[in-house]
Amino acid sequence: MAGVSIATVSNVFSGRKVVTPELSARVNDAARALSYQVDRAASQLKSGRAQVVGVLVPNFNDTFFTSLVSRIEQLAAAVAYQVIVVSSQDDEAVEAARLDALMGWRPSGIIAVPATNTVPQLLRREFANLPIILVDRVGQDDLAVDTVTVDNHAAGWEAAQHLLDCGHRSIAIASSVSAFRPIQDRIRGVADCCAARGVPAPRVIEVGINHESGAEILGEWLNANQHPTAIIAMTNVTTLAALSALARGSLEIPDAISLIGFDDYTWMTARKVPLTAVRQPIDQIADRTWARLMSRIQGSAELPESIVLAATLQVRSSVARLA
Amino acid sequence: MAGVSIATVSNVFSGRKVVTPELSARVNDAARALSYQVDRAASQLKSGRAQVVGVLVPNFNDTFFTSLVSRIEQLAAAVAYQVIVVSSQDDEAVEAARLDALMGWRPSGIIAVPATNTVPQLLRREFANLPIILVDRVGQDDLAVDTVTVDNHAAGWEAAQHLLDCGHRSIAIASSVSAFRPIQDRIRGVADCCAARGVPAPRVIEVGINHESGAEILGEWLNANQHPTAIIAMTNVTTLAALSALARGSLEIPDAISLIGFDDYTWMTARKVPLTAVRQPIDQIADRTWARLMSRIQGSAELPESIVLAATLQVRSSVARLA
DNA sequence: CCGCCCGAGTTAAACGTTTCACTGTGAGTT
DNA sequence: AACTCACAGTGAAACGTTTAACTCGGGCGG
Repeated sequence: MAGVSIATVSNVFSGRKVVTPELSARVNDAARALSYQVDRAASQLKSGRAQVVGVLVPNFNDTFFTSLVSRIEQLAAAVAYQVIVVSSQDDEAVEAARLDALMGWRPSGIIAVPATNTVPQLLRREFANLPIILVDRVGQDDLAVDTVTVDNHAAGWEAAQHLLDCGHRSIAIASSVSAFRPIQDRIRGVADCCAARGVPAPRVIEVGINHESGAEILGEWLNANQHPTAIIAMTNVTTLAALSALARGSLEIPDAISLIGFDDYTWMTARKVPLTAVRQPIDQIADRTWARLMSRIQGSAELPESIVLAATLQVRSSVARLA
Repeated sequence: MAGVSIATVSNVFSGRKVVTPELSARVNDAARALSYQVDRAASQLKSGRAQVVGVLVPNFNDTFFTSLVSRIEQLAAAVAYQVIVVSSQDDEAVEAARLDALMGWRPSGIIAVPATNTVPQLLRREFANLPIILVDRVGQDDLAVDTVTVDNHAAGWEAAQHLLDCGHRSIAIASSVSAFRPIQDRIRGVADCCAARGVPAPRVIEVGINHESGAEILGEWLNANQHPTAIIAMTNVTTLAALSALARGSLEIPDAISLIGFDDYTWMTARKVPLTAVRQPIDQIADRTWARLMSRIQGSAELPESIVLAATLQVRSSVARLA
């Protein structure tokens, strides 16, 4: 219809070779008239390049992950990449299956938040062939690949420090699953800070990854034990669980118990007592991850890097200043 | 390596023709040894079938949408479909661009939550060719396409009814953007219920789409006007805005003012006074949407259907019972 | 004026599947 | 015994791009 060869059409849309404005316009007009669109399947099959990155997250319930995905999707769209998001539902078997399906796309790269500390076998096998960036839940031994994490130890330390500065000496930690590396690090951060200041070690209560059951577990624990003067929650779901448990036990924040939340969302400020919380720099995590992935895709052969970003404490009103 | 033809390999993996267990096993063994995987691009190119459905949502910040996506992704994976999620970032231009990119995948179907009342042109053009289900933000009801929505009028009515039953006669509505069809319907529902019971019409305050500025607008309105005894929020952001405004004005819920929120998020129960709220049946929305899409993909030629699901009022403690 | 080069466009061969039409083989039927 | 049929497997032609190798002219230096 435009009176040109197939190759010219390809050149117009891919921009690989210069086409005179005249022809280019004719091709575009024809394309519009026929609502023609480059077929990704054919394009990908022939070129081997996919313009696709796979993103694996443990679930869509934690706002941390959805925010991450949201940002990555934006960054990708800006450079005409498509994102394929899969969720492992916090299950290693599902993770393997989804990852397998993901590989069928022949993605240019993968951004993965593993469901557990152990990197999926499927992914480990691809380390050499495929740009892969591990985010957040990264175990100790993953030095063969780029990682982006938050300095969880410092985050825990900072939260504890604030509490100690406010005179608290009896601290409890509401942990989700202490086996996860980031959680471990946060707990160690709190513990190390307490130790450095000669304060008794914090008690750790594991409440799981579900808000409802977490609230119950924590509530029971509060009933059965002497109350600490402050609680540090290790994730945003545990923050919610702590909030629920305290509300049900009619324990005022911060008068009865102080609370430091993890992650920083709008609902935390929409309360009579806005929450003091540890904010993870989600956008920055996404940005650094994306930048690293792109440079790998473009062939960078640098040694694997462990990017560690700083979390910051947002001081608001949920921590009491003790005499 | 398995000593069979390419066609047989295809048959083994697609299951379109029977292959003797003997050969099938040999093919599978070889595949494992070579870590062979069917190339989606080639498969799709040749067959024209994509085993992909596109999902368009306005954003990833609203749990309503992420929950929807999460559920759809699960349903899809169960039948070996892949989901490609794109976000319009509540912007019509972005929406058009993302939709365009989506079409390049030649998806088998599309599930879309439009960013505005107007169905994207790109989508409208495909109504005849491609199974499309519109969800939630659906404008006019004369569309030639399947829709899945919540009965927003009834949802508004039910919220109002609960307030009236509790003795409230002075109701304000915190609306986001009254131009959106679902918001309109909710407001009408409240107004119609009030009218039916001979109660003064509710006042509507538009607080916009942003939590912070919404809280300010609502706070100023509360300062300048005689307080209603109850507020119904029309979206989750307005719920948050109302919560912030009331907290800043030191207006206790429900003693000073009662509040009904919209959408049912976990944080709504994690408070001293858990929020009474209108819950949309997200899983059911996803299930019905998926079922409808699958039947369309399988060639159902029924007339377009408007599936309307019921929202339910979750009565908790944020509405005062007046004398 | 000749030869060369360069840029713009075209030709045609892949890419890795799916699928239609085909071959052979063995069982069932007359 | 001859025929038919079902069944399992194979051969080979697409699918719609990308891309290397090519053609064709016009401009330029010698």
